[in-house]
Amino acid sequence: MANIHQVAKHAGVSVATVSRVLNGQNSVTAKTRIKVEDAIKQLNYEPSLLGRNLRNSESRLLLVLIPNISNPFYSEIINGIENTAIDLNYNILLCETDTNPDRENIYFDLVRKKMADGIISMDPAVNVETLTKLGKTHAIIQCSEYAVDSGIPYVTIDNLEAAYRAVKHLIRIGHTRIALINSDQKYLYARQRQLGYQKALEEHGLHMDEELIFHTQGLGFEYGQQAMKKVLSQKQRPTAIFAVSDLLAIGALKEIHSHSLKVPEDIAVVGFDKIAFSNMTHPTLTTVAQPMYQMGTIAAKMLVDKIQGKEVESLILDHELVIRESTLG
Amino acid sequence: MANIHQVAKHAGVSVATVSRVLNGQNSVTAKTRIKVEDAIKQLNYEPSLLGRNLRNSESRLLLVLIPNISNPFYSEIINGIENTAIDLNYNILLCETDTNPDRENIYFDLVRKKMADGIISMDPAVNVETLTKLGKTHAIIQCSEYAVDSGIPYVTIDNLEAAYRAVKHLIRIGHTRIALINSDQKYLYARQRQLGYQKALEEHGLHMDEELIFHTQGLGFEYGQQAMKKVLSQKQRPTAIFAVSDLLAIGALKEIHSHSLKVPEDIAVVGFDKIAFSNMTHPTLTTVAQPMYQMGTIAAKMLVDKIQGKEVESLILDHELVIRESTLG
DNA sequence: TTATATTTTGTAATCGTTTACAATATAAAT
DNA sequence: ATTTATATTGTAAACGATTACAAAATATAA
Repeated sequence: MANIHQVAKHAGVSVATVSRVLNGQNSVTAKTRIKVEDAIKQLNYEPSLLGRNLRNSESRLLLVLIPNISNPFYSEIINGIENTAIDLNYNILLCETDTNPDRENIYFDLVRKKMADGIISMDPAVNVETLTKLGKTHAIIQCSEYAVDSGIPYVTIDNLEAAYRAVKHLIRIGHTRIALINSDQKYLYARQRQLGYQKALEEHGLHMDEELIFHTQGLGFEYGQQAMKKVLSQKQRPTAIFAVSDLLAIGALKEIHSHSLKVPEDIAVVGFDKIAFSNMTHPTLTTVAQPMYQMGTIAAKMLVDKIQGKEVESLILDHELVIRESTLG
Repeated sequence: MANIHQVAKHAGVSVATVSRVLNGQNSVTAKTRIKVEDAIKQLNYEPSLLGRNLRNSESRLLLVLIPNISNPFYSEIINGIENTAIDLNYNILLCETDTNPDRENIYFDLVRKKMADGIISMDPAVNVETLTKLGKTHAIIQCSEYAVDSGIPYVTIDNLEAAYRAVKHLIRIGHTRIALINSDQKYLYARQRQLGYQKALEEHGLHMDEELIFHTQGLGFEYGQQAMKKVLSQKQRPTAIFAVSDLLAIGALKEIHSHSLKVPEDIAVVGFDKIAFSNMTHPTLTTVAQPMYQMGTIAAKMLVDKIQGKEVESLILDHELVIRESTLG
């Protein structure tokens, strides 16, 4: 493989001139530019990003931290991140933590060691202390889940309000006994959504029954099934379910079906996220739409701004309740 | 940020010695090692991968090329790739082509320009000519979809046999009028699966009705719905569907439901891939399980071998027909 | 103790760029 | 034609590591 020196020699110019041609600087005569371009073509030269990046002290890589790539919620955000990154001439390093602190540390090292210029963290289980410390010296953005006091800018939605509206919808169509399938309260979003649930109940003078609140170990389908099993074993069955993720809701749906109950006739179900699957189930799922793609584009934009030393402001995006078959009638 | 020279000065040794400590070489006295380690700690030094990678002429990055991250089929493969990559001290650059040739070229440039050490291509729409040419000078592995004559090693399953078994299963449980929902024949896997479909029919003396073969523009849910709409508009309705992806099958399922038909009583459905979601539908989906995670680990292993100059052999992995509710009874 | 073998350390080149700054070539002004 | 201003090119020093090879320090043998 040819390097810039060989190109320079072949074209009869200096490396500086080759570099200028490479970077499209205009202080090069048409004649020499052509000489250089010819040499590049003849030698099949490709400039090495390793050399360039070292010299420029940048990697042009954005580290994207997610708990699990199989969760479709993240897929759509990543979509947005990647498209924006490409436009800004960056690429993304995808990093799955699997909620494993060792993994997390490997990835943080990438930015400490200059192999990534910044981080978009979407892992709710991230070690906030480490993240906060790293945020003092490196560009970091939190996306979706965040830690308020970390001083790290974030982009997210108003989880409390979103949950509030979802539950209010259930109340409006006549439900009074509404179960909550929530994940672990150690996550901020879980606490916020639970507060929204409570606010809606209180506002309508409904008693909040602790027996109707279920906590899962995760956001996946199987946890939804498990939780729903418990729900259905209650003496006085609720008539509606609010689950904090679509996958939980879909698991609940499945469990309800297997008890030969009907949705929404016997039990209404509301999910959260509006992942693509939420429209593929039978019945289709009422859910809170998060602007995932947009969240991704904004997070990427914020991160690049941060990398370039600009000030960036945290942002709370709009959500929307999408009413579909699972709460109809 | 400190660099190796400052550490050396602070520790009163040469940069070579610092480097030796960094790389765990044993030719360093315990006393000096401690001096160096202290200096590293005091200066908060982190070795720059930019410098190291340039010197070593490697990036330790694997480029993973997929059409679309939102397809869960790829998520599980990526899982396998990433876990293996980490173990081998590599990281993955995730690249979505969106079946856009410009995108593809941006990504290929990353490897041409040394920012990635190799490629795992999973994009069926990849430009085979470009890939073949690039494969002559760079480490590339094809995963799942492949081009036989590219000379590029691949890991995949026997698509013909898998489709053959799926259709044979439908025949065994009594179906004679079986529709095929296939994607575009320009893809090798689509041709192979269609051959398997034909083989099963022929073997059982069933007439292959061209009217029962439907081609879609993609593998997603909505294409399954569309195709199923056409299927159901036929005068003589088929009693079973074989779709070449789970998402297509799930789209078909949805459309069947919306016509108030029952699966499997009125129409049986078989999908392909065994994505996680295939178990969440109602009814659960009979499907061909591809060993996606394993395919990922193997592809990653092959790629790293290739990067290290070893010979690698293409591999065809086992598949398995998973019979579930959508073909029961 | 001295000569020799072995281990530990240091010097300096190298990986492949970019870019101040200096030097040269060209254009404009007198 | 000479001076001055401007545009183009070249030289060499970074960026931050690794590693032959040389040199120095230590261990072993006589």
